[in-house]
Amino acid sequence: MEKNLEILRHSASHIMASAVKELYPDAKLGIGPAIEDGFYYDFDVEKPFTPEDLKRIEDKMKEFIEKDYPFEKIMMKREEAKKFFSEKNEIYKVEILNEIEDEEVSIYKHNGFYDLCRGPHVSSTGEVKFFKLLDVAGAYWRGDEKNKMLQRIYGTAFFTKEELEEFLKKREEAKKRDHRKLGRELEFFSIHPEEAGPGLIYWHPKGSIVRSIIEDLWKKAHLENGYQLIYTPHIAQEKLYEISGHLKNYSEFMYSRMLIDDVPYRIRPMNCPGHILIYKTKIHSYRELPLRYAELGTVYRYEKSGVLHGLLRVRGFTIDDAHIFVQKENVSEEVIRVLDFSISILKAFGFEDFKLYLATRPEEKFIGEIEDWEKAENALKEAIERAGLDYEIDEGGGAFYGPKIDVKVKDALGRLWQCSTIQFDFNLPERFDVFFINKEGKEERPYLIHRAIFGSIERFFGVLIEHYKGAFPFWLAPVQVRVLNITDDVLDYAKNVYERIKKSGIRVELDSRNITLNKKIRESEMEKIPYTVICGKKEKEKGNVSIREYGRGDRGSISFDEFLKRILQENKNPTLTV
RNA sequence: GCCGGCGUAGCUCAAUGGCAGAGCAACGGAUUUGUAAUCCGUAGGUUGGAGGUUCGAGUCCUCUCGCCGGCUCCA
Repeated sequence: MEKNLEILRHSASHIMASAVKELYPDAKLGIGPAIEDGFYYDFDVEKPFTPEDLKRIEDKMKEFIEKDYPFEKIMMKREEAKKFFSEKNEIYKVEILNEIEDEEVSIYKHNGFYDLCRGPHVSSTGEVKFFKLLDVAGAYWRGDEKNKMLQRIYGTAFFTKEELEEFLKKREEAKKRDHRKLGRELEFFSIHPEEAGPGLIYWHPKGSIVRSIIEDLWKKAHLENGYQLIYTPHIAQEKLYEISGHLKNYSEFMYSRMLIDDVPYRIRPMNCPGHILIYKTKIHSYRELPLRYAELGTVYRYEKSGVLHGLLRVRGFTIDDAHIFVQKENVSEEVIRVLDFSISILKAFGFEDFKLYLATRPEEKFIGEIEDWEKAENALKEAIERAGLDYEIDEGGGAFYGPKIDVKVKDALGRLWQCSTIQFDFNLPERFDVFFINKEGKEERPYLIHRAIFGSIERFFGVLIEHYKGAFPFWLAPVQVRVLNITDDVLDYAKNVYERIKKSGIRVELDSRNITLNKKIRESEMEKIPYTVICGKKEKEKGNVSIREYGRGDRGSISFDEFLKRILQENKNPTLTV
């Protein structure tokens, strides 16, 4: 974010806090920073704020802005500041002060409102002209669920009215793209929380056809890139997860045991142990490495009810998984290869921008030696750097068995979505005693790379829906062409056109209902079908079809053969760069 | 899981504590139409679920399930 905008928003958060203190004097202050889309301030209040309160606070803010109070910076000795905020009963400010090491701290003041703050601020409240309070939400003090929950008010501020309006418009736009709404309207999928359980996806025919196109492309790309496809079962005896360490380190996400012939089984939360079992069925030579097993593996994980979200966060999902057994000295090279492969596939689906994150060892809940972790983290880092990609460090964000690289894609609205993940693992090979025979004829331990490109098919589909607003490119669209007849007189011709398109392998539908042309067009357009083909008397006479392209309206009349040639050309899958 | 908001027909939404309604969709009929909604009719509901208050509950209270916005977490 631009520095000045950050200052403006931070100032807005102070004005909001002062308004809250005026209206609710007992509210204790938490923190109130500027964030990417605006700002927030946390308050400890007896009663949570209501939307009506928000309006009152906003009005009070406007009043303060009108009065144009100057912001003043006051320097205070830390101990003095502690005393100052203790007397005001601002316990959270005191807590922050206890952790500040500087001898002197700055405090910003306007209209009798004092806040511990590094600053800087705009010179007076009157500079914050275009703002809006957006939402109230609970938020744990310091983001820790063990702490008290405070009430957070979100808002945003801009320098101009136009920018504010554009921001609000973009929010509306995002709502229209919501994959949950589009998923229902376009009959892609449904969720049946009451009857079947929350977080479980039912793929309807329209969604399923898109999924199968995605999966077909994925399979073909993997076979061409040195992977072997496998299938493994969805349940396994508990002892498999004892060996893998999931039971110890991942049980909070695993569903409870079921007994089969008195033997405890679990439904799988990950696919890795199964892949390792296949690897271990024979002795492998270093010549076979890197050995790459890929599976569209469906897993089930317990996710807390409050985090479930459409297709993006679910309880049962299919990972486009692969496990690569690789010699230590080839790890970096293999990671680069995987990164290139991932990005090439994501690009095929129309994503251009990516952001990489290197996630390091978690504070608690990790297995293996710290030294190995550091080595692995360096190997991943080297791979990213050698591939020439920008990245950020996600401190403590690794899986329990190793560090990872996450790839997020940027969608049409500039939002980031987590897709690919490349995870480094030196623990499972140890636990399962995985080895290969090296050049010297000795047993050697390989490293294991877990990786997914889409992440989960469900999530990726959700991201695709939002990216394309449900209007998929021709090759991905569930229905690619809809043929409309204008009257029953030309139904035979329309049927003929439909049959010939269908025979060529294009996904086509015929709308022969006896309703107005306008109505048929409207429906075809609302279903976001790429081509609507209209057959009337004029077309029949010439062997033509009239074409409507989704979102572009009437594109005129061309011969059927020409149209067929065109859509067959357009139907080819995008080519991969790897 | 936590905080707040919300659950009425397939969808979008009405209904002061007093007869559960509309539009779209569905179904039936008329209409044979040239680039985004033809007209008429029919049917559709234990108001998420269970208790309670009341002469009377969609509306008020309690519990519960679920959804939405956040927090925490995450493929």
